[in-house]
Amino acid sequence: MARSSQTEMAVLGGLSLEPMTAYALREVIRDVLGHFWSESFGQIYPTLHALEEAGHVRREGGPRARSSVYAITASGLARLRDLLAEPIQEPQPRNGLLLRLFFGRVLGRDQCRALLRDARDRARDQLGEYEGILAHLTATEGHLPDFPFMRLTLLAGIHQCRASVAWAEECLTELAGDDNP
Amino acid sequence: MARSSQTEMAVLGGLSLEPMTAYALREVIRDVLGHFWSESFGQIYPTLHALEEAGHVRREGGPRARSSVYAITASGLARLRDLLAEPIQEPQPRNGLLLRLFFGRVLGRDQCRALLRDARDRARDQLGEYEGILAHLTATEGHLPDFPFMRLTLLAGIHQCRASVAWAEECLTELAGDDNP
DNA sequence: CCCAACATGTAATCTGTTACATGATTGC
DNA sequence: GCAATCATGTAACAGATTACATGTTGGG
Repeated sequence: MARSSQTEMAVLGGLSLEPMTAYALREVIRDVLGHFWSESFGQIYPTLHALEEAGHVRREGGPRARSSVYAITASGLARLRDLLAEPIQEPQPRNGLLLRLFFGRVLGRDQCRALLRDARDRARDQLGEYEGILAHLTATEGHLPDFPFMRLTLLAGIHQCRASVAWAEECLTELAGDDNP
Repeated sequence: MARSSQTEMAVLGGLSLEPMTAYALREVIRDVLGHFWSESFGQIYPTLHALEEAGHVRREGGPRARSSVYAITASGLARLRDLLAEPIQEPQPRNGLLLRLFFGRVLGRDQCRALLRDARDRARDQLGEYEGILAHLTATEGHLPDFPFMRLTLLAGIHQCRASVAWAEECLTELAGDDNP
């Protein structure tokens, strides 16, 4: 039915927050889930059509209206519960930074250090961003029933960023010295 | 030429460690790079053929031998250096655990706690594994020129695992209480 | 009136995985 | 002799991205 149960999960999940248009759903997935999830544009529309056909979402405003709002149905909520309970599919790891560092002898110490400094700086920036979002969300939406769960995902980002910074610092200390000593 | 420059990088990188057969290369990618990189079987052979045609690897033992050992050439090493210096392609994030937790209100607190305990335990196991590999590698290959760089990737795993454990613990503390309070 | 943002969709393509297919070597 | 491992490859498929294609609405 839907392209993949993964996309289905994200789409139904988004609509479980509140009914919205396909366009708004895409923005929610990009802007709200974006730190740990992504769906490409071309997946969302076909998945919504499939979900509508299966009765898991209801299209409000009719097909001839300029924009249609999708809402999750009772069967859609049940489907979402099933999907969320499915075993987690870990994506194959593909960490370009670690691949480059692993072959650091070929790349050279200087370039490795540059990569590490860059990674550290980006992690630091991201950390600030997460902390800002967390503060903002706590102030504006701290009362919502979904908030405690959204908070967990932000905490994850914060912990991972702190670890990245600490790791990069440690590596930079260890990697001191010349390319050709 | 090669399926993707990413695969090319991993293949040339593997051969930069030492010449080996395609089969051995696959095992190195799976067992040594496995914690941060993956290549599927079906990519390695075509990429090797393309690299051979381009003169970046040399096939030793001839095409009619039962098994052929591939070695990286001077142009291959140059190509690897170029690839390693290319900007890092970050994969689209797809963290199934965080997606499930984000929709934790639908999934239920109990199941969220189960997911977190599981994640914590797996991170702990992995941490032990990384520490074991690091100790072993330090003892047996600590003198190799590639060792300091390999070490960095293990340190990354160790830091990330510790962060995951701490995060999961924090979440479990926060997520105490009943599903329907 | 024009531009940015809203809105919906399709088709081609790329990338990567899995399943299939085959055969040699080596230790038990 | 037989099973496991070493070894090499291809083809079909699945999943996802990108580019294309089109039209509306609202503000400056």
